[in-house]
Order: sequence, then structure tokens, then C-alpha cells
Amino acid sequence: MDILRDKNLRVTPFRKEVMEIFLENEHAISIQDIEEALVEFDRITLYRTIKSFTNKGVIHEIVMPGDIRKLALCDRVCDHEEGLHEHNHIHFQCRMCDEVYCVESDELPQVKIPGFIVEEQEIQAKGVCKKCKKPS
Amino acid sequence: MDILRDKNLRVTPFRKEVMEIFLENEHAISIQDIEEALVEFDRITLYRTIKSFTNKGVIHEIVMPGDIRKLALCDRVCDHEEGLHEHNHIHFQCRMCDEVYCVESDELPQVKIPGFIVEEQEIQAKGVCKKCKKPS
DNA sequence: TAACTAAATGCAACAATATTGCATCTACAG
DNA sequence: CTGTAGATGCAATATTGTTGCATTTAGTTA
Repeated sequence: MDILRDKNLRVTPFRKEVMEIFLENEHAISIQDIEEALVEFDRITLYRTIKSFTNKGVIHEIVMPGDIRKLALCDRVCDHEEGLHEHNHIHFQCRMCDEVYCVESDELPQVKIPGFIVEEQEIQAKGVCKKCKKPS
Repeated sequence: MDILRDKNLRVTPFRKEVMEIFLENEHAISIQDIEEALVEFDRITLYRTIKSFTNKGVIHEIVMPGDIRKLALCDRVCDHEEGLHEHNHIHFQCRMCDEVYCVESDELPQVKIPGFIVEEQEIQAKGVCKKCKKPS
């Protein structure tokens, strides 16, 4: 739970539970996933916990086409500050298992749009994930 | 209103009004934008209208980081079927005016992820739009 | 280890957003 | 002009997220 302490977030039993859930999953999870994983909890506290985690850069929000909203730990693939996503960080959704993963791309070329100044870009990809490609 | 008729959607006064709003704006609009533009309306009908339009490919939904949900006409930049977005279609949000645009990129290279099969990709960009870059 | 304090929690109440069922109406095909 | 599938509008309800406030607690300091 040093992740929390490092970000100046108090380590409470509830926050530990929530962190466990994130650490157990290697893919991004939804708020519903968290709610289902918790045995007993207060919704308001959960929402505030998520907000704290997001503000401090412990987790980040992922929005995919089709109203899919997920959360994922930040330090897995990036080390962002205040919503900035650098590196070759891509959000990938598998069409077989539907899971969303934060992955790194080999190369991530900068997009150009005539007349527009592009400062940040985020790529969302769909296809088949590593697991579904070659089932264990 | 041939757009609607072509997609086998009945042309009703309400749908005409909604279409007008889409046609008046060259950027994507939110449900709230539509609600504000309508003088008097039934929310349920509006939601159902949006759902019909989306299902038939008249409009498409755009989800941007930060819980930003917008709607835009499809035929402007793409000719998709059932949520498939092909072409060099990019969703761009201006950090000055906050508007979201559907734009085309010069080139849009295919992203590669080791171990994953990438079939589709969508790019969300942020920066400064054409209008804010050089104010009229 | 005891006490303090800012941070976190949990309850109640609320606000905003979206959906379902059903009766009525209407666009448009024949 | 008429029939009917599709669209509308109302009521009721579900889902999702927020605010205020009193209470508790993590982590610091004495």
C-alpha cells in the first residue's frame, strides 16, 4: 500500500480493499466490477475514493466507444500527472472477452490534422487480446 | 430530411427539429445542447429519437475523456454501419472553446501492439481548433 | 503512548440522467 | 382514404452520481 502513502493518501481498510481489487485484475475495471467485488460498502465513500485515487494519479479513467467507462492503475504503464498520458499508452478492448487493457504500442506516430494544432492524443484500439488469441 | 427517409426512419415534426439542430452545428453537440435548442419537448421522446438515429447510423456517439458525451452526424465524415468507424476519422476537442469536432487526418497509421491483433482504432486528440487558432 | 487534527467515512437527502410500460396518435404505404 | 407499424407523450421508476454534515480514524507530534 505504499502506492497510496507515496501519493499522500491515507491507508484505510476500505482503500486497501479497493486497491486489492485493482491489483488482482490486470485489465481495467468498471465501478460496477468494484461494487461487485466488495462485500459491503458505502457507495458515496467508493465514489469519493475513486475521485481521490484519480486526482492523485493512482488510477486513471478510460472511456471507450459505446459508453464503456473503466478504471485502471496508472503505474502499470505510465507515470502521469494530472491527467496527462504520455508514452505509447493505448487503450485496447478485446472483442472476444470485452476486457479493456492498457498496453504499450511499438511506435505511436503523432497525428496531424490540417488547420488544427494537435497537442495530445489518445488511441483506442479494438481487436483480439493476447489471451483470447491463443487460449491457454 | 432525405437522410432520415433513406434510413427508413419516419419524418416527424420532432425529428425534423432535432435534425435541424444537428445540421446547424458543424461541431458535435451534447444532449443538453439539443434540449436547450428545443423550445418544448418530451425528454423520453428525445432519448428515443437519439437511440433511433444512432441505431440507424444517422448520428454517432462520441465519448471523450472527462465524461464528455457528444453526438454528431455520421455522413459528414464517414459512412459507417452499426458503430464501425472506418476512414481517418478523429475526434478532436479544442482546449480553448471546448468544442468537439469530427475531423479527418492526413494519414492515420495502423497501430501495432505486440501479442495483440488490432482490428480497429479510434483516435481522440486535443489541442486548438481551426477557429481558435486564427480568430476571425 | 496519549492526544491532536486533518482526512476519511457513513448516513440522509437530493439531483441529474436514463429507461419501461402503456395508451394514443400519425406518417406513409397500399 | 384507410390500416397499421412506428412514433409520441405521460406516469412511474431505475440508475448513477453529488452535497452537507456529524462522526470516526490514520498518522503525526508531544
